[in-house]
Amino acid sequence: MEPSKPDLVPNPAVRRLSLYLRHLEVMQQKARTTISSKQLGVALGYTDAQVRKDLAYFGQFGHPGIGYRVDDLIGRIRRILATDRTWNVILIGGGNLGRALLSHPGFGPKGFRIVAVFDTDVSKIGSPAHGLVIRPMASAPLYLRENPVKLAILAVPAEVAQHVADDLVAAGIRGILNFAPVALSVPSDIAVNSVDLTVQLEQLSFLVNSTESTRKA
Amino acid sequence: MEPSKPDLVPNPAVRRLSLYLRHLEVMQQKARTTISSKQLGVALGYTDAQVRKDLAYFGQFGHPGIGYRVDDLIGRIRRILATDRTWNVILIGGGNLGRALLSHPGFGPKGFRIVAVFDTDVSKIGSPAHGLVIRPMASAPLYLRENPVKLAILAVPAEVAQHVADDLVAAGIRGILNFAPVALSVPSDIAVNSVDLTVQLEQLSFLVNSTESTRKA
DNA sequence: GGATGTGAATGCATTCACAGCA
DNA sequence: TGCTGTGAATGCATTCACATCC
Repeated sequence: MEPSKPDLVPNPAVRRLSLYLRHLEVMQQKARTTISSKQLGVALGYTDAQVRKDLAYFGQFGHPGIGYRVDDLIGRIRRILATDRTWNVILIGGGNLGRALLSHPGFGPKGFRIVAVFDTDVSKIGSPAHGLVIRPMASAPLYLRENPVKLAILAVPAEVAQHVADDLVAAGIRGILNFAPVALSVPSDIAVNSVDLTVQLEQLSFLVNSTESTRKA
Repeated sequence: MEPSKPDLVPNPAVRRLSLYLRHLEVMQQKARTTISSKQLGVALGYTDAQVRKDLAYFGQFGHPGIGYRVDDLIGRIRRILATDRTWNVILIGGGNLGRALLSHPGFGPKGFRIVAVFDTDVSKIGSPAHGLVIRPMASAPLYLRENPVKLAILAVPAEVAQHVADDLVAAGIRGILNFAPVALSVPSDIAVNSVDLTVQLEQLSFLVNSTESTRKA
């Protein structure tokens, strides 16, 4: 049995784990060997208690009086996030965004490898894209039967996103990173993470507008 | 004085407002005239009480027995999010991601217009990019003095992101959408929204891995 | 009947504060 | 002394439940 699968982990804690890992990797690059919860917190804008509690959900990784050993903590968090292995990922959508994601340099070092690209738009089929060739969406189920992949990135227009998601789930995909501006409906055991770029900008416009108004007061 | 600037709005509520708006715009397209908090909630995966409370933070927009008038609510939320006007945006970074964002069709209809592109990489300067020409980052302060713009999208490597952010803030930028995998440090009256693509995938790998393990049990 | 708006109650997440260890 | 790990306390966000209105 795997060690330490805690009963109840706050969802935000998992998100922060990724950020801790990101900063730890920078510290490792700089040959730092240990780091305290205080230092990690300051670097990312959290309290030291927050950092300790987040980590404590998964085990006892620290050393009183010393802090956390950087190498060790990196390994621990990677195991928790399950990125201590390589995840093959398929990309749906060979448009501008899709191709930008294909050539995104950050995925590889973090353990994610895009192994195939599909598109519903027949005019794109066969085009080369960063070392891969865009395949017809209809061929995805067969591909997934021969090459089991659990993660998919969805970079297609909103109108077809739900339909594509249904097909992916039926073909065995278990997690979807969705860039289409629509709320996908999927079975509860399928993970979905949505990134809507305009929503991000709207949040900023709200915040900037608020501070502007407050300023005059 | 502007009406209804509530004292305390939960941050998550503002995020959901964007999602409500997105769905309302689809409903408007379908010529729906009214919608209830229940229907809106079901479409997005929230409870009806959640929807009503979120909206009630900003005023009384609904009609008992009827629901919310779609056109009206769209206008209200746009005013709240301050997207009832056009926001000019500058883009920093003419790489793959930057150029994909430039050609992103969703921004315009939502009121965001990218008006200039800058890059620190001299080899990119002068290249055409979706109707614009990439300018040297050093020219950004002058540009911003002549064309006041409040929002910036940051699509540069992590190593230069903080430096660029500092320059942008000094030049008057008030909100930053950051795609670099690093926590930006900015004055408290500057809004920052960070999107780290690998963090998104890590969340999925965690979730998928969890459900896989649980399944066998 | 059908829906909103909202105080009260609940449930989560964060922070405090301190015992315990190096 | 310096720092972790953790129960207890606080603070926020969500949900309940109901008075109110069309």
